[in-house]
Amino acid sequence: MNRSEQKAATRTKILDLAAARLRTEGLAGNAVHRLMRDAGLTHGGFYVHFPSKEALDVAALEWAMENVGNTAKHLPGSLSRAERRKLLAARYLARSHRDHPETGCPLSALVSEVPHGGTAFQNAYAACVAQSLLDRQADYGGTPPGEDIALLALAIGGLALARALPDPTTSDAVLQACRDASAILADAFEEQRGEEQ
Amino acid sequence: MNRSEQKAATRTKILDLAAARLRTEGLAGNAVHRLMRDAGLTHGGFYVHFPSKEALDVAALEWAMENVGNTAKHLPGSLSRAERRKLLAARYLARSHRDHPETGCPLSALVSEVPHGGTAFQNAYAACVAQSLLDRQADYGGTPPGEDIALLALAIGGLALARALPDPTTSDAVLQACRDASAILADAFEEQRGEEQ
DNA sequence: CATTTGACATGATAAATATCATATGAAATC
DNA sequence: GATTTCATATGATATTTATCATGTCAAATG
Repeated sequence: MNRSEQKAATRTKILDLAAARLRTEGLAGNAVHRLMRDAGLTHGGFYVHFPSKEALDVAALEWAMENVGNTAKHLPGSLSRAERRKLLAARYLARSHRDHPETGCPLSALVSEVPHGGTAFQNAYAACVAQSLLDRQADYGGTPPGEDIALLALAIGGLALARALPDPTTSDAVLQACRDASAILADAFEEQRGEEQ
Repeated sequence: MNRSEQKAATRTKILDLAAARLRTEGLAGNAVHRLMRDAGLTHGGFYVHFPSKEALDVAALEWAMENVGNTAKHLPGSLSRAERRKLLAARYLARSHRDHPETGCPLSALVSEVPHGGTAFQNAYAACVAQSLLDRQADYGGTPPGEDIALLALAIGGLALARALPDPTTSDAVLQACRDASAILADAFEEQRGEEQ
């Protein structure tokens, strides 16, 4: 492994850790000293890879977004729009997703913390939201974007709320209620469109 | 003003500030030194009023919750359930609410940060959610709680998402989309109930 | 009026924070 | 093989953090 490969590997190791911490502990989770120590390095070397803490936050957010499993991209292609939306909601609002923020969608893990980040971080988050909406609309051009916006807000809100509730029964009920509501909405959107024509 | 009144007044001044900061800057916003300085006091006196930082977080959350304006409690009484729900969503997902987190609902301001708080804070948050659901169901007994859970999650998610987006146009679109979806859901819930009978 | 109490201030401690100057040692280059 | 480069380490600085021991002064109490 030559030097640039080595550097890239180290950077990746840092980013993997940082992206996980960002989702489990938020912006405060990525203290430089602790992050580097737990990556098997020392704090001084940090600035070889990132010019500042905020640059790390941005990079970790983008890294997290690129590495979420189960995104809208990995879906069977032969679904009706409503079925596709229901499936997305079911996956997003799943217990397995709730219980593993470290590998999950950063949008829900960070929603209410975004306003406390710097401008660069806010812009990066906004770009992730835009990308997520684009992915959701794939191959169904012409749909009013408000429909997917609302479904995304419900998914993000439902997952974040479920994670905020320590009682498992209540938390499960939140996931269930939001999956149900997503299905109702997905159908209602189609009906609405039918009436308009 | 005697001594206990004076103490209570000071405590209230601290709590007012802390409750506002908690909503605008999150858990990290209430550094003891800065909080006390900005309340016109010095840091040492803090422990006369609160045993610890986390006790403050809990007290500030409860204080914030008690002092939100425009809650479900302040609504005209003669509304159908669906109309009531639409009105609640319209108020919650309003630009004025988005633009003033310092006086707004702490549930949306803190959703994604709750898991980073201590156990006491998480429990306090859960109690606030439960209370909020109770308020929403007032006088319409017998409704499946899932309906209000979903509407609350959509409201929280929509408002938090709108606050996370720096572009005003996009942010407005999120609020609009979530208000619309809330209205559709509120009507769909009634229809659904009609069919069941 | 003397004494006590208690709300708040002063100042200290210990830990954690971001950042950077400099050192080191191994890989890359000549 | 000598020299340069650069990824990482060491160690330092300045700031911020929560917490507490102790001091002070005004109000309450006898």
